[in-house]
Amino acid sequence: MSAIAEPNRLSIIELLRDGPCTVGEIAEHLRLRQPQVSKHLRVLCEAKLVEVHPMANRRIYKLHVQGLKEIDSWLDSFRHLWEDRLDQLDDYLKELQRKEKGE
Amino acid sequence: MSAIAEPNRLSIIELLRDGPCTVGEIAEHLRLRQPQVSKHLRVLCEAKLVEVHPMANRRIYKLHVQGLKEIDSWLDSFRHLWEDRLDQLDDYLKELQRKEKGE
DNA sequence: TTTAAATATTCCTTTACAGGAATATTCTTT
DNA sequence: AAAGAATATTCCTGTAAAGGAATATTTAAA
Repeated sequence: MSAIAEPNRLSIIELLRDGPCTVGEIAEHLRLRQPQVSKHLRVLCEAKLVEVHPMANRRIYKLHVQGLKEIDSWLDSFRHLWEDRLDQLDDYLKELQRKEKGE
Repeated sequence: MSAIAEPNRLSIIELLRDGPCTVGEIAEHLRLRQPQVSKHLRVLCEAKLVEVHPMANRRIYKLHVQGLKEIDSWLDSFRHLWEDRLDQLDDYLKELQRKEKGE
C-alpha cells in the first residue's frame, strides 16, 4: 500500500491506466527526470502493481491487474459498511453502558 | 492515501472495521502505546478515514465511510482493466510500430 | 566496432515522519 | 476543590526514503 502513497507513483499508476508506457514517455508526461521515474517504477514493480515488458531498447511498463485486484478485495471487507445501513455507534454505546452497569 | 500506508494505521482501520473503539481499546488490541495511537488517529482523522465522537471522558473513533468510499471510487476507474479482457500491450506495440514507420 | 539512445544504478544530501518520554488537557469522581 | 482517568500534545532523536547528479548497462544504429 505504501507504494501508491507517494504522489508521483500515484500519478504513474493513473497515467498507466490509459495504457502502457515506456519510461521516457512517463518522464515526459509527468515532467519528472528519468532516473526518478526508474526508481519509482522499481518500487511499483516490487509491489506487484506494475509489470515490465522489455522491448528492444526500451522497457514498456503496464499495470499489473493482480495487484490492483488485491486492493479491491481488501476494500471488499469494508463494503458492508455503506451497503448495510447499520449504525455501529449506537450499538457500541449500548454495549458500553451494559459494561459500566456490570461493574 | 499515505494515511493507510503506515502499517499501524492500517491495523487501526482494520480493527475499526469490526466496530467503534476508544483510544485505550485500540492501544490495547494493537499493543501500542497510547500517545502513538492518538497521533495515528489524528492523521486518520485529517485524512477523513476516521471520525471522533467525544463521549464524556473518552473519545470513540469509528470509520468514516465517506473516505473509504472515495478510495473505492478511485478504484472504479481501474475496474475495466480486469472486466474487459482487452490486451493493452498488443495495442501499444502496434501503435509503436506505426509511429516508427512514420519517422 | 564505435557511437548514440534508453534505462538502471549508485552515491550523496536533505527532509519527513514514526517512536519514546514527558507533559498538558479535559472530564469524572470523591 | 482535589485526585485520578482518558486522551492529546510537545520535544527530541533516529531512520527511511525521495530527489539530484553522475555513472553504468544494454541495445540499436551507423
